Amino acid sequence: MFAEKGFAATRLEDVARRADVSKGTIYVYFETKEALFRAVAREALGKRLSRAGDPGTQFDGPLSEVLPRLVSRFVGIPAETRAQAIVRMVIAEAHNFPDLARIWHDEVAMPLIDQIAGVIERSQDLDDDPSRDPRLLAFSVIGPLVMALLHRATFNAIDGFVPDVEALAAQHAQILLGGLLDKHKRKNN
Amino acid sequence: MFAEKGFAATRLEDVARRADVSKGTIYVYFETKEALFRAVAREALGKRLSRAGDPGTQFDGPLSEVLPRLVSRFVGIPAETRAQAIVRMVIAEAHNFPDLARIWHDEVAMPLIDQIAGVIERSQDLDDDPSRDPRLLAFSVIGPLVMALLHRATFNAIDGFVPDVEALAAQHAQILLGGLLDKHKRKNN
Amino acid sequence: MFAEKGFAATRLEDVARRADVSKGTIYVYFETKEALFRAVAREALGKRLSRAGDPGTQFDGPLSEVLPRLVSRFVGIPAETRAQAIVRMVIAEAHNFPDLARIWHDEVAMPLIDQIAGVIERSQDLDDDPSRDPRLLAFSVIGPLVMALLHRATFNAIDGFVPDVEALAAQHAQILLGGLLDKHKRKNN
Amino acid sequence: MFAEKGFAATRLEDVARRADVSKGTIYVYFETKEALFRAVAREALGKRLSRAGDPGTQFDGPLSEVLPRLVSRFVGIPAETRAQAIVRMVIAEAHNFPDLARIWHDEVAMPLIDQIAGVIERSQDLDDDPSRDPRLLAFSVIGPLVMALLHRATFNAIDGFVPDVEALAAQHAQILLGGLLDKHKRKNN
DNA sequence: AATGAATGAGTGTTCATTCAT
DNA sequence: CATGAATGAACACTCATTCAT
Repeated sequence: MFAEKGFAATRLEDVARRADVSKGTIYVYFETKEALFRAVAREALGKRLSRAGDPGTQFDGPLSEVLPRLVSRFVGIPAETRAQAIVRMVIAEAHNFPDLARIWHDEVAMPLIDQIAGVIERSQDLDDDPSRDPRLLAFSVIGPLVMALLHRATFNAIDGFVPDVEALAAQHAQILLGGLLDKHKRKNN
Repeated sequence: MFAEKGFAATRLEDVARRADVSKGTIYVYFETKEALFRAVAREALGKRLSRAGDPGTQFDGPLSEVLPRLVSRFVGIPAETRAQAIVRMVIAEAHNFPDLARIWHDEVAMPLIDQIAGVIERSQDLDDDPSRDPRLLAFSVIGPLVMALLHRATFNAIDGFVPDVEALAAQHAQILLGGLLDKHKRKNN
Repeated sequence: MFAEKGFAATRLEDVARRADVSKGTIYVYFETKEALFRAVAREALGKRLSRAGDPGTQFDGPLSEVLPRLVSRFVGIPAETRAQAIVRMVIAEAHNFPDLARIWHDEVAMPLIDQIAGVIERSQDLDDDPSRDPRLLAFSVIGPLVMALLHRATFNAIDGFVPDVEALAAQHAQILLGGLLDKHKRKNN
Repeated sequence: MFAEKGFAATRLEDVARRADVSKGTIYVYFETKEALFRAVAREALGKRLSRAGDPGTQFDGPLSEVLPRLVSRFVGIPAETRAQAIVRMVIAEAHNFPDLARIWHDEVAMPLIDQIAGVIERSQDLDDDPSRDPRLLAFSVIGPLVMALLHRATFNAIDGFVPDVEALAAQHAQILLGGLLDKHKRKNN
């Protein structure tokens, strides 16, 4: 509910009703509404951690194999509305809860970015252009999918354009491969 | 303030203080807090409209010239914190204010996406791969920049990684160009 | 704890913790918080009864011997913080618990006052001034000591003046003796 | 109401009703219930200050004239229930509000005690017994009247013995005079 | 038009009380 | 008998909203 309506707009009474307990029961387990929110946010986040912090090794290999696998990780996610909502919640409440922003930054966003940057860097068949910032490369890789995810989350309730994330992943991976291997191939030519 | 703290967490008393008027004065001009929010959101959004709805013609030309120009439009934006905050606000409140989502979708998001899709489609030197969805191409083009924008907006308050949007724009445009012109070039080879 | 913090400010959870039982256990023995309070107050009060209701006979004798003994009964009391706190509790809660006020009045306050009044009345060497109310005499006798007791109880927690009750008792008894035997002595002169 | 029912047992809704304002109005003027209580306690106390802190000069003169005047100051007080209730409140809440105890100690209790001690000390016709603590003398002087005041306040609600404070003041002053001037007179004899 | 004092419905929080185990 | 998890009525406190001036 926090993810759906935001922290302030979520009433504990509704939370209690949805949890099928009384309002008082919440306070048996959480000191304040904020404490509950932090716990929820942390837990929701924790479930993401496992995926975001995946050992990069399983992604090592030629870029042409690794890249599609990287982007396709986002394909399954939009199916579960939960993840969309959590990302939205973090974006919405980051300013009001800087410590949560910190955790999300340190334990979700940056690990994900660095993992992708690492995978690409380790990829052997890539021409090493030292001018390229590997972290910005990560933005190039997952940015479109993140944007699509947020597009869905934002316009969920209304009738509008719904990007086909699977198609996007395939198409984007292909373009990226072309771009990243571009010079390399031309060199070989 | 709505953009910074969200609708619910923004108190009219604070708004009044910042506007150097009394709380009562707000009600001289706006029926309710929600009416004020809608007005603010619409106006903030309206300022974006002009740019987003730009006639695509000025972007026509060879992709190698047009693409860098498209992505570089995002370079100036993060400088003004306002735009970041507005995007964040829309994402945060879209669920609670579907009509705003509607407006943002119809008058900002889709025009921007379609404009970019159009520019690319009209680009002569692109090999026409009919399997490619032009709208998804737009995601590929601006997704990384949108993601960088949101990264900044979200982790604004904390000390963390700050993507260099200008470098990202340049680098991403180059990669995209490579990818999009890939087959074409090889054909020419 | 009731004596320290008052009825309303005392939480049963704290009582339970201090008694090393669970909150629920209290309700095995007492119907309500009020019932517990009454029981506690009655018992604390009961322990005082024995002394307050002492047969006055043991105090009979010449006033010069009896008076110091009467006031010195208060000397030992302030040592035990409990008694101070109980008096404070009665004063604090008398309004909210009239029945406790009743009991305290009938079984503690008045017996004590009447005992002292009786002792003084029976004292042979006192000139019988019929205009003197014996009960008011009791106030004259123990008032200063009661005040000292309450002074201690009230300003217990802060760093302030602490009356030396023993010195007060001795000094006050001496003054009273002078005053009560005044005419008598002058007569004898 | 705080004086009558204590801090915790006083509901702001009742306070509001008695003040003929809404609950919210209280919060226009006071941050919290505690702030309201402190303000009330301070003000109630402030009204006493003028009397307690009276310049002692007006009481200077022969003890036989000054003493009756000192004790008779308490005669008027019990008539107004307010003062009784305030003293009761202080005794009841001193533990929960140490800072109020501090103020009451510094600005009411001790000034009163020291004033009386000073008056007696300055009194010329008193034999100077250096062994006597002047502050304890103050207890001897006003203790009975304080006790009578509290007796009334405590057993206000029930039907019991009501000390005649006026008679007590007269009688106690007379006894004290006898006791304090005792040796002196005998010397002169 | 602008104010700011007053409002009261709404919400977070407390805590005496219950009861299945 | 003892527990502690659960309760919900009660209460402190907030804040959008009103309105006389």
